[in-house]
Amino acid sequence: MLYPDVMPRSNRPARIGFLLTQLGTFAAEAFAATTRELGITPVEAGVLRILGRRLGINQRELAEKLGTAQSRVVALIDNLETAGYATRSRSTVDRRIQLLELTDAGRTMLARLRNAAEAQEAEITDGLDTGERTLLHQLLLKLSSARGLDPDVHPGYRQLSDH
Amino acid sequence: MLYPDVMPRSNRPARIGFLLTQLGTFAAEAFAATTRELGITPVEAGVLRILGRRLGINQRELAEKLGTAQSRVVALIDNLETAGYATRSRSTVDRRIQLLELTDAGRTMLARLRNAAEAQEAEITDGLDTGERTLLHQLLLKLSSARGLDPDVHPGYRQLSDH
DNA sequence: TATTGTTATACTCTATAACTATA
DNA sequence: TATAGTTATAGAGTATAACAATA
Repeated sequence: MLYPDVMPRSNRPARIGFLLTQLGTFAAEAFAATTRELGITPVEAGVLRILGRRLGINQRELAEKLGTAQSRVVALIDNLETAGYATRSRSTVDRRIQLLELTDAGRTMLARLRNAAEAQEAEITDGLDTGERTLLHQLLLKLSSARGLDPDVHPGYRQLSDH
Repeated sequence: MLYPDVMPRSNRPARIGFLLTQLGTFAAEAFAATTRELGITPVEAGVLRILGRRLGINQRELAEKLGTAQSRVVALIDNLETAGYATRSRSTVDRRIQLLELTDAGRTMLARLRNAAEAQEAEITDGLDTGERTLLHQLLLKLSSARGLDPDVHPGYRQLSDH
């Protein structure tokens, strides 16, 4: 055991789980500030990313990927369509299906988001030197892959209170 | 620049910010599952932790520490009081102030939460060897302290955004 | 009858503002 | 007049269920 009973619990250093939650929230908030400046929400940014990677996805598939209800996807796509970033089009093969695509403006926004997120890396890892950053990156990648987490859609979308 | 334009953006490895958000969500979810089993929410667990460390804190101070409105603290303490984990008592010095304390049951719950969270460390860091865990722990501590994050305040299970 | 998408509705979480009781 | 706490209310976000169109 790392911290024997002799050491008061209140003085024990924060655990890895705690630190990951804390720093994850910090990173998420920083990203949210960025998307806010660009006029969209983090969730919408996530949808744009998925649309950019999976061409011709439909709303049911998107809902499944996000782990959310189809009714929520309706509202999400409504917003992105109104903003001019995405389009719906009925499949000619099966007219129940709405095929989703990015517009040119959507692709531009996606590129902006990626640039902003990349620029934010420095801010988030400020306080670490280059070697430490590389090391941290490798450890987090290892952990993420060991957990089987999907680099395409991350679990920030899942409803925590439902479990 | 780490990833030159030659490399397609879609193939670039996930950034540290993304990984922190992803793993932070995973850790928060695991913790939420634990608190659910114990019959409380992650936010309430966070309040118990603060009450356990700062004796005689009042509601305004707690609101400030949580970064939330005083009105929300009212509801939070209502629940913890009903559950028998915390008590309010008017200060005799200034009768506007409600002094908050843990009950014995509250301290017992706090101990249960700490044990459960400690047991969860292994689950969260599965895939890393002992040396890697120590290294990761140190890097995260350094980052958290560089960000000025409060080691007492767990961000709860707020919805984390996507990167 | 089953599936895709939509609408209607309700519930949870949270913040803002008005209010009370003390100072 | 200012402060600590409370209550009232509203808004955002999300889920469930009923419904429409299509298969």
